[in-house]
Amino acid sequence: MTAPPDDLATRGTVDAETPLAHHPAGHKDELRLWLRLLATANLIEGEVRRRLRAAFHTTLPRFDLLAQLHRAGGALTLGEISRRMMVSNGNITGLAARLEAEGLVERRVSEADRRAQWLRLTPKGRREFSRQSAAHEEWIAEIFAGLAEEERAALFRLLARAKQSAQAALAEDTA
Amino acid sequence: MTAPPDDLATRGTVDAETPLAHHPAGHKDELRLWLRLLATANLIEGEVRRRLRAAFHTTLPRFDLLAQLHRAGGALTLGEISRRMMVSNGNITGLAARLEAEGLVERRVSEADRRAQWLRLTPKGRREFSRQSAAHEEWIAEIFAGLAEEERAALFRLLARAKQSAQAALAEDTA
DNA sequence: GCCGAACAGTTTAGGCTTCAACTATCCGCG
DNA sequence: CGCGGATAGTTGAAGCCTAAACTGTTCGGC
Repeated sequence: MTAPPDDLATRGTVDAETPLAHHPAGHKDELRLWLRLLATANLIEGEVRRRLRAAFHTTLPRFDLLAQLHRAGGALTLGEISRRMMVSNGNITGLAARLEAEGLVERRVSEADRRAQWLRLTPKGRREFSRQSAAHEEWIAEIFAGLAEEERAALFRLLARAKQSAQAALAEDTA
Repeated sequence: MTAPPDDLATRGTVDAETPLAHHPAGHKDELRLWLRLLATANLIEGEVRRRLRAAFHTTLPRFDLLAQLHRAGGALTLGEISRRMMVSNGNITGLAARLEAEGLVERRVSEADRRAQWLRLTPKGRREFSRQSAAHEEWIAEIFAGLAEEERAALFRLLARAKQSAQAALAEDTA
């Protein structure tokens, strides 16, 4: 357990010489907020992954992809799916391949644009997703059952604000 | 395996004054809340990953492990790190190996318990983490800059409630 | 003293994810 | 027409992550 406390580089990194900033040492709150947001999301996500695996031998990305097709109500191109899931292109290639191998989705090359491929649920895929989706909704409800409705509403609203704030920072970064 | 479908409405959350916009077992609100929580966390996490890579050629898990060692102020065993980071054991094996190969951490077999290994920052590791940590804190502050202080406080509190609720659901699941 | 349970860490197999380089196709414009 | 830039998707390398099986060590009880 014992180790010499270092104190070489650890102190004096930030708060030593900030020239008249508004909050000289004031970014710790944001950090704690972020760590808690991350921990909460990871906790829930991990549990959902475990249950998807235990109950249906599937994974969250697979479930997500089926959900996108279900929500779209028809076929989507791989590119459109990757945009909606906010993941890379190459990611969808492998994911779609696995789902196709399981017989849950079908692929067809677009006739209008021979670069593109349409993906859609098979009947089996629809059945599977239907079962998974119902269970998933129950799990989520269970996980958030400890919050009162007004707490959930407030959290929902604040998350929108946080997302908005983050997107602003992202845009600024790219600019 | 699935819980009885009731019991949520009986907690006095929904039935008080639902403006009949939903089905009897309408868990859609919780689902939307979860999707937004996940999207927000993923958005920010992705941006942090990109910046860590661009600015320091490193990754979030590496940074996290260094942060754990820094926060502990000394050496930690691999098992203790895996508990604090809430990831699996085998995960830390590889992560620690990569950080050791980069000269950022040092390993030593415990003398008291020859199964265990102590991990601690090297001087180089301390220097690196110090630089990364300062930038990281700035990024997070920037990302949450769009929220007023009272919004951040409210969000912080509600996330604690959500985490608590999720943990209760988890515990019930294992029981 | 010994045995079995618990524990620390490693390994393996499989999956997810990104980035970057690549192929094939499309489309606008000269 | 034909060329060059954009676009759709694939591939490969690298890393992250888990669950499960495994090795070696410790420790409590008999």
